[in-house]
Amino acid sequence: MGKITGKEKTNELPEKVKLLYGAVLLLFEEGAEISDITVSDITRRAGIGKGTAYDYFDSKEDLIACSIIYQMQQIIEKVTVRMEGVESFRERVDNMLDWVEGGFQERACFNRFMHLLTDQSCLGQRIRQKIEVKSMEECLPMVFFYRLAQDGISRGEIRKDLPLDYVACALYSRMVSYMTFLYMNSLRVKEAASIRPHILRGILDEFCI
Amino acid sequence: MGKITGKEKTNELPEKVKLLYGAVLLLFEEGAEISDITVSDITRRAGIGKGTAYDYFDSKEDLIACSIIYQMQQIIEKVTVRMEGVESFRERVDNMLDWVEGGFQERACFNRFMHLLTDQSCLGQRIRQKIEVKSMEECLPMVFFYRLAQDGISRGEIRKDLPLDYVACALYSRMVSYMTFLYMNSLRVKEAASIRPHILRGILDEFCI
Amino acid sequence: MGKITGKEKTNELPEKVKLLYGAVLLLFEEGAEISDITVSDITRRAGIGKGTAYDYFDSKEDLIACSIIYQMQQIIEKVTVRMEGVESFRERVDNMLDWVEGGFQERACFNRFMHLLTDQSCLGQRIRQKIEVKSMEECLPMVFFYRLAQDGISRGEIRKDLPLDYVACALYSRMVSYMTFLYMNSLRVKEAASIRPHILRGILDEFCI
Amino acid sequence: MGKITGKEKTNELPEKVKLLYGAVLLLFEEGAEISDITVSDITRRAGIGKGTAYDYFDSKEDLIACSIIYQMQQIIEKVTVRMEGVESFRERVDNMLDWVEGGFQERACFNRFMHLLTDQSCLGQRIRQKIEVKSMEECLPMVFFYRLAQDGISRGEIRKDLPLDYVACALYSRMVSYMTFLYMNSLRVKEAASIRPHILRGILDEFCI
DNA sequence: GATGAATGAGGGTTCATTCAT
DNA sequence: AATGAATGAACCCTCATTCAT
Repeated sequence: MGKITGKEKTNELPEKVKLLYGAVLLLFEEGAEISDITVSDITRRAGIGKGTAYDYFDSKEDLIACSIIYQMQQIIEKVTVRMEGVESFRERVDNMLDWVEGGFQERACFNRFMHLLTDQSCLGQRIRQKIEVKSMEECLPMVFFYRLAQDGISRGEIRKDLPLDYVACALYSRMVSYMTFLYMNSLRVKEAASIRPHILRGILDEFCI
Repeated sequence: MGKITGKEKTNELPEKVKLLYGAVLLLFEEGAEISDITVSDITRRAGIGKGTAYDYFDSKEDLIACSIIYQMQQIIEKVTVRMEGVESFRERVDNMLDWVEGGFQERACFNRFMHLLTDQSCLGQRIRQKIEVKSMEECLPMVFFYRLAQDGISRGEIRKDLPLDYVACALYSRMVSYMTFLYMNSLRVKEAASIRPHILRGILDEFCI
Repeated sequence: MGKITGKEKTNELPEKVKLLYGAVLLLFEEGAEISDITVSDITRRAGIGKGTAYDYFDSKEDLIACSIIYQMQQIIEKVTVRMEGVESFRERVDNMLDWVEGGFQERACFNRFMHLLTDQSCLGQRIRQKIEVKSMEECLPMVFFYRLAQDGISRGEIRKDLPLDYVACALYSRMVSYMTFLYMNSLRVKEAASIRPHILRGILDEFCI
Repeated sequence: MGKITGKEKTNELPEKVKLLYGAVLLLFEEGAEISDITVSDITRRAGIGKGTAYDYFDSKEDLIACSIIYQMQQIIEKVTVRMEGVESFRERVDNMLDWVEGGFQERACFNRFMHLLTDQSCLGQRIRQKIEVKSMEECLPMVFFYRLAQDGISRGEIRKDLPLDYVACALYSRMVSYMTFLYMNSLRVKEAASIRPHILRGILDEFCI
């Protein structure tokens, strides 16, 4: 049987694979650290046999990598849809910050994904490889920010003298840092949420006409 | 013999502990992922017996946590000294970006530290605990950015209507995002370095008078 | 898969567990000391993988504890059946002394069990706990002696003015001391077997009408 | 330097060796299991360096073996002296039972010694060897019971038709079983102390004229 | 296809013993 | 003589992966 590659559409996913993906997500929610998750953990949550996981994936790394990529695609898609109902750049940024504050579960998955993109783990390499090789940029948050920036520019809301790359990166870094502050407060920031207005204002001041 | 707490000054560190710290740093440089590093790896690099590591540390986690905290303290101290020779806020930010571009080894350590501050691993918890309990904020990069912001404000270079917390956080997030782009290029930013002038300009535009 | 508790009947024991129990008994026969037995020793003798032992037991202590309890249950059961074919109290005691002299292997297990009931080891605690908690008195030799005493009293062979507790304890202590003399001769008793008639006579004189 | 053999008289023992012996006894009192005691435990309690223990003993086993033998000699000597002030056999037995009930610390050491005489451990072998080879029967409890029996016979208090060996063994086994019941009550004997009068009566009935 | 019992390599940790000071 | 830092063999236990059913 052909193995899962991570490129499957939701409706192409076998039932068991969906169960596995759900189990991984559940473990993330519960605060499990990726390197501590075992195959038994996953299959037990999924309610299926351990061997079955190996019918669909070559290794634990593959299973988790595909699971994370799938989740990220879902997240990006969801946020994109959400944005489509919003008109102005300003409101979109505001909406994005709402999302960051709201989705604990998605933040947990997002945070792990961000780490994997810059770590040296076997799993991180696998994920970067999959993204690279299989043109699955859809799972990359940057794609979303490029769209956000592009839209803002074409609608005339964003200054045209800034390179698209920089605007996208800057939006992305603002979001990531806000998310990080929300994620943990050991960084000595008294109240993470109190800096939100400044983040919003900073973005508008720098990029908007 | 008392165990190492992580609060020791460099000249108070036993010879073997220095060797262990050096070995951990070496492994980071070589790209080893933290959760994959074994005690045997470390002591082999350090050229000492495996049991010796346990004479100084209670566990592998303790050893790596202390090692990282030590490295971060060294990095912060080094960058702080480096800043002292520089006058204006603008030049300091520039200088900091130089540092980010220059030090591969330090970036490797810094990146791992950043992940640990927001992950769910046993080691991450240990590190946050150590920082919390033993008032070792000196190892936290945020401390550096608070100083940078404070200095800029008291020298009249930074707008006084922005809260200190926000300025420090914003400087920090700019630095981290630049570092992230340098660290890996899977985010689809063609040339990370090309966005540097924009990062600098963005900082100056937002915060300077 | 549920772990073994030690309460299983013989025919409920999985094949691998029987192999493990057999291996422990074999090691006892070979004179291995309990605290020196390793999990590798046991699984090697059992001819199964090391990890398999942990599929059935939570720890080495659990494995050995269950194994010993099982052996003791078997021994008590065997001796009990043996007694059932014997009529008088006198012949039963004689028969018991025969058994003590005969079974080297069972004596080895019995001796270890007796030590565990009064030592301070982790394994000893585990065994006492298991016996206490799970109403598995069946493995306790005292149970056998209570029955022996009770039967003797109800058949009118034993004096009725002695408390049951004392009779059972006294029978037990006679048996243990004979066993101890047989087990080792460092106590400076020239020929352990030569005292057997006196032990039998002492018992009959004290308890029988 | 010549190593300690275990035959030294108290006044011949080097100061450090006395400290080591005291530390081992202390650990017994605290309920430590012999196989769990480490050399570090002992030397830490003794307040001396770890290497020093190896100046006096060849191995950990030697150290503990000598320590136990020494303690047992002290105990036997002490009980013997105690008996000398008592006239009749009956009172001596009573006195012995008092001693059994009273000395928790000595009972702890005695119990361990009894186990070692019949176990298969490296330490047990060492102890039996030392006793065998170096004619140090003085540490054996049986010696005491031989004396007790002998005295009783020569004073005309004990029946002369019983072999000395049996009387000594019987006295010994009565004492050990009482001690065992006191040591732990998991054997399902409601109140160990309640059987004391029966033990005393049993002894007097069987052996006394 | 699906399962989960079985495996065994590999990791963290302990501790008896040594030896330079 | 006395020390205790250093060592590394050996142990318990985990878990990714396989394969017979």
